[in-house]
Amino acid sequence: MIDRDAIIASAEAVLDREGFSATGMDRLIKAAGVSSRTLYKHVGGRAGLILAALEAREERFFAAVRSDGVEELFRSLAEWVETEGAHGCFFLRALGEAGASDPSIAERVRAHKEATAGLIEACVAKDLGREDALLAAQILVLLEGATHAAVYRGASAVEAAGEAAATLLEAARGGPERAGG
Amino acid sequence: MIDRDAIIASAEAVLDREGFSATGMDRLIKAAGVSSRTLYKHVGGRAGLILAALEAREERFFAAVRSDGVEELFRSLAEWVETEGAHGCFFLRALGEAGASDPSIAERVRAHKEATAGLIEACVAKDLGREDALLAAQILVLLEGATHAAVYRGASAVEAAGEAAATLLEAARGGPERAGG
DNA sequence: TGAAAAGTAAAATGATCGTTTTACATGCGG
DNA sequence: CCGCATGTAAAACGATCATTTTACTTTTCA
Repeated sequence: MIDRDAIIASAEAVLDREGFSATGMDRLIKAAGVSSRTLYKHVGGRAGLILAALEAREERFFAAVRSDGVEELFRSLAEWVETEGAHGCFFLRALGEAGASDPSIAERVRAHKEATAGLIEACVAKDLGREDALLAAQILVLLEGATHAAVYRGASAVEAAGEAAATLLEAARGGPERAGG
Repeated sequence: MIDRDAIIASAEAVLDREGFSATGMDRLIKAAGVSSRTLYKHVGGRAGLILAALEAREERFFAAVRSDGVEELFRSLAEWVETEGAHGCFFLRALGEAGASDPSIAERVRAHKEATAGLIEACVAKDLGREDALLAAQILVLLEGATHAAVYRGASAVEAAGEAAATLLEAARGGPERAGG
């Protein structure tokens, strides 16, 4: 009995490394190590495989990053980048390369970005002892920037993002004196 | 006499709006409003057209953003996003969708990211009265993050990035007391 | 004015790609 | 041990796509 999850996991890896539109079915079939007949029987087709790969990535990513603080979040992201490499946000790439023709992909991406925003809000709340939507929005930009700057600057971009986040956090702690009272 | 620049400008717009791999030659030909024969005579082929579109974007982008300060930079970026929309970095998308098979595209992208880093260093130096490579690296992450978060959060992501940059700048001004100094 | 240059429309070409089908092998439960 | 689930290998199919070519018209300018 062939493992559907293994097919999907290999697709997730290849799509991330080589891109969505650049990767044909024959490449995904070869990577899965099964016949085309079997792969189509298990995932339906290209659209189903991509959607399943997005779901697999969602699970794997949220299992890998920590949500118990902003510093911890960026440290775990740096580790992710070092082991997985950086090719830009898997979900935004899916949206741009395959999401135009497939609304269910667009919906997956939207859900991922919403979940990510929630993760960051939780980290900020943990560190600050209160919610801070504006700071969370800024740190979301840092996370998104780290993900994409890491494509050409590697893990050091994630480190820079983590340091920036620490500075913003410090300012938010000591700094209602800066604006508005 | 048909304007080569007009062909390229229309390609830049369509590729940005609809993506590289999702956009076929017939779409680019229709957008240019010329015959396929004429377009091929002017730009050589798909690879030449994409490369020319990248060059056009480089020129247009650096003409649109200000380099006389970090706040000015993010304000002009917000205006860009409001008039042009946000689809992620045009260059990183080109790299992911067309750069694997074309080294000259990869080189263009590298040059763009280098120029962007220089732009940010200049803004930081102007505001700070001195160079600060670490701060510039953090603001680069903010710029990259603004570009990509704007895909799903619009111009407000750029505003958040600008505010974060201002906080980092303030900390860098008042803050050698924070570490090491 | 007349010929070369430059343009259009549309068919043809050849390659690639997602998907299906054909023909056959294997292993497992009743 | 029969029969069906499940698998492989590979050909076939139809669609799409980049590019070229054919046939013809318009523009330009010496």
